[in-house]
This record gives sequence, C-alpha cells and structure tokens, in this order.
Amino acid sequence: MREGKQEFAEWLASRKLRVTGERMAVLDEVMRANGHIDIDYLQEQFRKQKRPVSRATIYRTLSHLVQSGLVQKVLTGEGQARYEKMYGRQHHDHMICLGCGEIIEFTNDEIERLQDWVCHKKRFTIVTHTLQIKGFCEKCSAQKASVEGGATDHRRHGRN
Amino acid sequence: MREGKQEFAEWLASRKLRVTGERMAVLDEVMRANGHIDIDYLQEQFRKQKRPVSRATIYRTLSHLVQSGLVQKVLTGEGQARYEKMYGRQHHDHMICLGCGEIIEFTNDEIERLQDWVCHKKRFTIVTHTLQIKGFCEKCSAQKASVEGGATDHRRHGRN
DNA sequence: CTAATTGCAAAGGATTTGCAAAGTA
DNA sequence: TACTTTGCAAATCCTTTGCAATTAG
Repeated sequence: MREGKQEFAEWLASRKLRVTGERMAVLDEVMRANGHIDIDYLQEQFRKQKRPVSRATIYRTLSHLVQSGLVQKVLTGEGQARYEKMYGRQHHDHMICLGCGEIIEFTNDEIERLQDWVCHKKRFTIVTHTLQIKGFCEKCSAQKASVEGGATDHRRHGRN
Repeated sequence: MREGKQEFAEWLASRKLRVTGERMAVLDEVMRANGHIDIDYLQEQFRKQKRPVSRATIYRTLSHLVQSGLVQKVLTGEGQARYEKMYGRQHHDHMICLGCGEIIEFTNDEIERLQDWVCHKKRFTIVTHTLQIKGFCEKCSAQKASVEGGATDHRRHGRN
C-alpha cells in the first residue's frame, strides 16, 4: 500500500469526489518523490511511464492534495510553485539557494515557539506559517567567492 | 524633500540611469503609502492625480526601487505582489489575516538570531528571509468563533 | 545630440476554465 | 444510468518585452 493512498481516498469520499486512476497516479508520484517537485516534473514522469496525465488534471489534483493536507505547496518566489509530501512528516522551513535552486529543509523548535509567543501577544490565531531563507548554499557560496574575488558590490542590499 | 528622493537619484546615477518624472512619481507614491500596496493601487493613484504612468513603467520602476533597497517586495502567496517602503525602516516580518487581508508587521530579534544560527550550522549564506504567518487577526478570530460556534472542521490542517 | 525612457500593444509563463467525450459509483 | 472527471484548447492573470516616439543629460 502506497503512502497516503487510503487517506486520500477517504478524503475524496468525504467530499463526494471520485477515486480515479489519474488522482492516485499523482498522489503516488508526489509521495515517491524526494520533495519539492514541480508540475513539469510530474508530467514528465507520467509521460515516461506511458501514462500521460493532462496538465489541467495535475493542477486540479494537486489542489485537492494540498487541501487534504497530504501535500504542501511551496512558492519559491520566482513564479514556479513546487510541491512536497507532508504525509507522515513534520512541519519544516526552507532555505532556498539563489545559485543552484536547491531547497534545504530545516526545523527549529525554538523559532516555532517564539512565533507562537509573538502571535499570542498580538492576539493573532495562527493557521500556517512560512519561513523561507534565501541565500547561497555551501557549494554556491564557495563558487561565488572564488569568482568575485574580493570585489563585492556593496551597493546591492538584495531584498526581494 | 520627500523621503528617499536623494537616495534614489544617487542610486540611479550610479547605474547611469536617468532621473525622470515617472520614476520619482512612483517613489513618492510608495513612500507616501502606509505600505503593502500593489500595482493597481499605484496606477489608480496616478490616474487620480491626472498624472498617468503606464503599467510597464510602474513595474520597471518598482524593480529598480527593490534593487536599490528602498522598497521591499512582499509576495502574499496568492499571486499578487505587494510593495512597501524600506527606507528608514528596519526589517520586519508579517502576519497575514486570512479573514480581512490585513497585514500586521512584527519583529523579533531572537527569531532572527536563531535563523543566523541555523544557517551557520548548514553553512548557508543568508541574503534575505521571509517569515509569513497566516491566520486570523483578533477581530476576525472573534467573528469566526461566533459564526462557527463550537463546530470546527478538524480535518483541515491547512498548509499552503 | 545621443543614449535612455516611455507607452502601447503584443508576448510570455503559469494556472484556470468551458465543454464534449469518457469514466466511476 | 446519473453525475464526475478528463483532456483539450481557449481564456485569465500578472508581468515582461519589442519598438517607435519622446526626453534627460
């Protein structure tokens, strides 16, 4: 039994939605992936498996998966959404490398606790939170340093 | 002298870009606003002021302002970018109300410190970070509670 | 005077939607 | 069978771009 299959089927049933081959195929593929995949990747997988699924259906199914809580949508900020499985995993935050695009996951209970505290003070009821740190991974930092030498552009404060 | 005018002019000059009426108008408008405005808002302001500026120019100028560090781009996650002035302001994070759309700003040095620490451990060089907490502001929480009574939907774990 | 900037409209890229054909319960 | 879902293509949405006319330095 593939991860989340049962859960997704139940979630669909609870909303009077049908369990179809396409939907389960999308679920399978997202669960099989290591995480942070995009629509192109999924479509490519289905094509390879000689089991093409239309873009529209992939979008529609991912939307259901996100609503069910089995999958999380991650917006990298450059216009492409990525998806990662959440089934059986704990919440975590992301570091996104501006050099190679790699996404590194991390967790820090203390940060979570402080968020709860800040929200409590403002009487804000938390539903979700997203913490993304952008910068350069170890590999890209080194590469960048060697290319630029000491001549760094100090004007650029890079907020985006 | 309007906030940031001098700084922006210098930044433009340093890149051999020209100081134009349109550019200064956009700067003025973003500085005048309380923050978190979008392109539509800006275009509307210019229209009202009988000083229309094309959408393309607004986009192009905001891009420069963001690069100069005078303005920050905030992606709310629903596909619309918002902008807020950073000139003379310290970095801060956001709570976004899912009920009324209000954006509440907050800062917490301890959270920042922990982020630095986590990145240091992973040898990740921070450029920027974004922490968005989504949920319901005090007003909307109260309203929601009274409408729903005790019947909350416990299936929805709402991560997006 | 020369290169940069503007506005317009067309182009792009990602996601959504209408609708007839195909499929699930 | 009755109601959903799928795939396709067209439609949206937001943002970017090419280009001729205009303007800053």
